[in-house]
Amino acid sequence: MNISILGHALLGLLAAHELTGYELTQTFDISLAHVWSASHSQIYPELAKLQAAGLIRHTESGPRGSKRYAATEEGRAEVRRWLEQPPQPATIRNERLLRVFFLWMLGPDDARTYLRAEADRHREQLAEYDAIARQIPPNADEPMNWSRISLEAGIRYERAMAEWADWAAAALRDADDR
Amino acid sequence: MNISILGHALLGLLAAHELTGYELTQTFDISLAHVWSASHSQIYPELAKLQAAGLIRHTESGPRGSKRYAATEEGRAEVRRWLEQPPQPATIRNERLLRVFFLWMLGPDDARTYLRAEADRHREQLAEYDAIARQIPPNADEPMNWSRISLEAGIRYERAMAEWADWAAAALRDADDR
DNA sequence: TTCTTACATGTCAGATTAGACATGTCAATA
DNA sequence: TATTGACATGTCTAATCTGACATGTAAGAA
Repeated sequence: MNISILGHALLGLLAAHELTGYELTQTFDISLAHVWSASHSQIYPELAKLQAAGLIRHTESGPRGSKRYAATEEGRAEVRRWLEQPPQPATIRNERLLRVFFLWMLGPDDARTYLRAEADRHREQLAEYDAIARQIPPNADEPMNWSRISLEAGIRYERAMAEWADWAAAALRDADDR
Repeated sequence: MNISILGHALLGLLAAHELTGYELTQTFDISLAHVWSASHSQIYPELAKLQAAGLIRHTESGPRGSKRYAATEEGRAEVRRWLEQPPQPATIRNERLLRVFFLWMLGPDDARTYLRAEADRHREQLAEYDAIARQIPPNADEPMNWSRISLEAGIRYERAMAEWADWAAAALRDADDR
């Protein structure tokens, strides 16, 4: 019985609060959207697997057939085990950056347009993250503080990428002038 | 017939140079490793699909049964079409950052250890990118210049993430002191 | 009362992907 | 001459993942 990354994510969320499958789905759509994506069609079967493995347990049933789950002690131990072992080399898939390798196939004007659009997209995301950061109270609970720390990574990422895209567009203009 | 991102990547590479499946595999392992990953078991069937669609053509056969391919004019047009349309929202999967959401489950010392290891990993990657950047000649050809621009994104990303991890470890120490 | 919308859980088919399995060639070294 | 390692292309199975399909509930508005 080996647990996927999604399984560990569910376990980690259920270690902080008791949640339903629906609430977990929302968490992936909102808080975790910029680090891991999962749809309800993956989440429900994974919850069944985790329950069968004794890592989570069904605590209460609510309206509309909703089922609330909590991590068991074994489930928490599994998360800690995951956090303590070094991360495996991950497969990287960044379409937006991949495209940049092939921008030489467009004319300089179209390439610059692409880079400027990239800069804008990164700045928009940065603005969204900033807005979320401002909503987090200073004396939040432990899990919330760690979301703030993760969010800071997103903020710095978007800022760095917006600056990179600006730099690249400028570098292209300079090369074009010469 | 719709072309996957991998298909577009192969098309883009074959628009710059004629390459064999083996050479394409190496390109994904080395130059493209930090933006898109693909193994030979994906690449060979995808080449067959692209050839069937008339987007690449087989140019010459070499030793050991190697087959060299080039992008056709339709193939190049397909890459441009891809570059000109806005990127679809991508599914993000960042295990290393996902883990940070759950570091509250470790003690402060272990959490700090994780963040320091992250900072080290990012600095190691940064050093590798810097070494590659130093090897790129100043007057390289167009595709090479665009690899340099993409590489710069990697450099800035690793630098930003290393600084973030340092910041997070320090923030944790301060919180711990109080 | 009817309608709409959000809530809530599930399954299924098809595509993508990773990793193993399979086979054979060529060059250099021992 | 035998062996090793890099070169080179392919297939197959199992796991993961996306998007569609399916079904029903509860609350609030019209």
